[in-house]
Amino acid sequence: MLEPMARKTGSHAEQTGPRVRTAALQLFSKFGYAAVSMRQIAKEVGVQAGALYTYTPDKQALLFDLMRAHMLDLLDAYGRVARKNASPHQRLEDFVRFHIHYHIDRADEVFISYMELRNLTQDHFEAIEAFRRRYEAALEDILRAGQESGVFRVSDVRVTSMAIIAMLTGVNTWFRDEGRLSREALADIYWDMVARMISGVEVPA
Amino acid sequence: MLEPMARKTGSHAEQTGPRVRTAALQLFSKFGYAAVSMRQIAKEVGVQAGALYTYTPDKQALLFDLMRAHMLDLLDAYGRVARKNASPHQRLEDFVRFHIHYHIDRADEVFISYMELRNLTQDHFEAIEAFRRRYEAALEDILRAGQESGVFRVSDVRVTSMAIIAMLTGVNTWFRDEGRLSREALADIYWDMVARMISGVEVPA
DNA sequence: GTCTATAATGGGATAGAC
DNA sequence: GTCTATCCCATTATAGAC
Repeated sequence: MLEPMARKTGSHAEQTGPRVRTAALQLFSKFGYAAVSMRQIAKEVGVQAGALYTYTPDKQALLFDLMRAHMLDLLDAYGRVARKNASPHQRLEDFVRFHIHYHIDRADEVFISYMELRNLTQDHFEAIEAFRRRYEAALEDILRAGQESGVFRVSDVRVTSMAIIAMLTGVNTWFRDEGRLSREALADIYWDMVARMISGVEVPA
Repeated sequence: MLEPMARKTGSHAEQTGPRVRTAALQLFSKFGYAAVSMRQIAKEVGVQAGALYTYTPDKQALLFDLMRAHMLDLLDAYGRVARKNASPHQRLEDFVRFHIHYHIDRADEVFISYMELRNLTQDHFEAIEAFRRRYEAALEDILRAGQESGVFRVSDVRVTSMAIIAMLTGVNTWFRDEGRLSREALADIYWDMVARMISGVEVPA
């Protein structure tokens, strides 16, 4: 160690890269991509604005990387949870519980991935949308399997899958860990609602 | 009419005010509040940027007015549809169909009212949130009435109302009039799902 | 009511020293 | 890898002429 230890400047490559991403994630989520300046991100990280360009070619790439990483993580995490050979009922319950827990823990990433789509360039937008469709398709597969085996009664697989994802993701707008409900109680309630929604039991008019 | 008719400048007070609001609405919805400049709005209206300040004290007030007008319209429109003395089942069906139709027709307003909350000042934010809570409370009242009279079986009124609103509003992200489903077919599907979700019928595990 | 011009500030991104 | 300094351009909002 020939360099002074208390220096304010110097090389911190392995630390600074992730810190830039974390700062951008939090700031974009809180104020919106367009409202956040590179100078703000730099200040949060503790470097000068020019130094950010060591880690990203530009602001747009920073946004895309965050959204892409989120979608890849989501697909990967679900892939490790999904049990393709289980019953449709079990697979759906797994999906519901996975979605709620995964999304609650990643409020910033989820928020950005829904809110900042319009700030992506065309190519980037299409890439993110493709990832999202893969996730939606996973749910549609489960609904179709249940429908075909007669355990679910779903009037429209596509609409039902969009309804389920919207209602589950909506949890992020109001749920707080300090609130009245535990995560487990929350997931139980949502699973009960989803199970009824797709049940084969006839409902009296 | 003493003034020339083809003039580029002059007074158009009654026309320009609404045009400013319409342009702001569309641009904020498409690109986001922070990403839209007063110059862009002015260009869309066909005036110079300075002229906008005849109609709004600043950009923030323009956003707030749009969101406030949307919430007031929503509460007013629902108030005219709601039948307080009908059965909970009927009132819920009315709510579901009203929400879907009303929101599909106002995609820009709905988008802004959900996306731009963070760009409001504290006072403005609280005002909008109060309107939103009134709308949510209307749905909660219906669910509570059905629960108490035994026709609904709802495990948590608050969670169920948030789930229903999220799933209904989610329609706006994907529904297109040129698509596979008519609005009526869409509303039928959603009402079917909601009716099952809150039904008193036991679902087999 | 709208224009032109401008004040005051801040934006993204780059160059070159260290 | 980070800094300082800077380019160039856009921003919101206002002043004063018409």
